[in-house]
Amino acid sequence: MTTQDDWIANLKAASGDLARSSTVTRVADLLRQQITDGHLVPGAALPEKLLSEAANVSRNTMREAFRLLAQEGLVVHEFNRGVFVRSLTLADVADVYRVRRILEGAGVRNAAEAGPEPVARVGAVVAEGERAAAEGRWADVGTADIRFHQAVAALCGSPRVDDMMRHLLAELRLVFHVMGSAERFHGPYLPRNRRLADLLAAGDLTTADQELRAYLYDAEAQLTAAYTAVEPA
Amino acid sequence: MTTQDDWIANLKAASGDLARSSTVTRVADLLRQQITDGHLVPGAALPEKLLSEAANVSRNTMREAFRLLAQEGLVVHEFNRGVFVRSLTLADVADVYRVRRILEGAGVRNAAEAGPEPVARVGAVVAEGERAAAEGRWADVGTADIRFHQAVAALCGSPRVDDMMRHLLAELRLVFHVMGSAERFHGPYLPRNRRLADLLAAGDLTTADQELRAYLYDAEAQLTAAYTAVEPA
DNA sequence: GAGTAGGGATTGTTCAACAATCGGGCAATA
DNA sequence: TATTGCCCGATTGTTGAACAATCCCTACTC
Repeated sequence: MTTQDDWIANLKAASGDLARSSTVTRVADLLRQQITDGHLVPGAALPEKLLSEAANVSRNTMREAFRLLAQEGLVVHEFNRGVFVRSLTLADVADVYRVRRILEGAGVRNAAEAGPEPVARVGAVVAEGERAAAEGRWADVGTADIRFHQAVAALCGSPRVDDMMRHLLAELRLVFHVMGSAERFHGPYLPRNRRLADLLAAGDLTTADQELRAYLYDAEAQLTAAYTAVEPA
Repeated sequence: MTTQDDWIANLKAASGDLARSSTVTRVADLLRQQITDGHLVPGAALPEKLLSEAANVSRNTMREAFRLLAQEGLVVHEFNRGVFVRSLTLADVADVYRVRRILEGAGVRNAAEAGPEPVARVGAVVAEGERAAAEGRWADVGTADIRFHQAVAALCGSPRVDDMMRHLLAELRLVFHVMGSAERFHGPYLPRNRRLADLLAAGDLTTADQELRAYLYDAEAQLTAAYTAVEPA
């Protein structure tokens, strides 16, 4: 019975991907890729006619895709003016880190109630980052760093918090690409990730909470400094 | 020069309201009103043809309005099946309160850094609720209760947190209307709002934090009990 | 009663058209 | 020169119709 249920569960999980067709979704995926990869710089205009013809879809379909991306905060829609790649102000960066301190802090303080598996996941992600660093795969170090913070927030055990973190980190990626070589930015934080994971595994949540706070304040300061150098406004 | 800059600043603030037209926005406002007022029960289907003809707009326009409402979590869009008024599960209710504890708790703990004005706003909203209760305006008591919690979360000083709270409370409104007489639900919490506001004004944030936690757990329990009685699934 | 083939209704997507608006250039004026 | 007013091309906002794809219900078969 368990094996049979597993078949069903697997099918159910796969069916989500199958039914997920929808041209709008696919177009949105394409644009999202272009944006998060940094091929579309913040502030760039996205003319509907040009893009719809390039993607071989109708203008209306492209418009619906725009709505999806606007929902995710990757683009902004200005009435009668068009759609533009989102450009974060310094106030935005400060606010993102403010919310990150709240959500990741809540995750750390909830680590005991969250149980052992989510805590283990945090450690696993750090190990993955260390492995990538040892092998010089700097891009993977960056994604591991992002996944680390997602794993910390996931300690809240809340789907909505997971959603919010995904959005916040997507917004930050907009900033990362403005300053060159995003990889070098994540590297120095690996030891601190390790220390946090160890503190969590040991159950010393008070120290972990303080550590994380300082961590995020430092990261914000560094990012802000690098960002002001490029984006004066 | 300062006065001249003030003129400009005022114009700039007002200009946002002027350009805010857009048929899509207006249609979305209409539907949002119908949903939050409870005229559209959760789970109800929203056929595009019917609604677009009723609102005298094109089907495409109605679709874009749907995307906006889906972004706010008021409706869900199922591929090839249509749009339905969002129906919250018990797990959703639990998660909403989980996040509320995180955000409102962060607000309370941040009250000192937030400064006096946001704290004063919390007290003002409570006073407004008490006035409404004294005059028997129960509907206003409900809205004052909601605004109270928004004011508490606003102590974070974060636009993004404000956004999240607005979304969470909008989701909760979907639940309120399922159980009859939402007014009676908010009334008993007025004294606790008052106590919390006083604790905040006095600067006793530790007690306020504990109080708020217990508060939200109680509210969740009561709402969950009332909700299971109506919505077994 | 369970499974299965219609068939009507709804959604997904496209296309073409027109009104409304924006942005830039150009000329007129002081 | 700087400002104002105006025009024009380009882009967006919105509409209506059309067709394919899909879902859901019903009637039919065994």
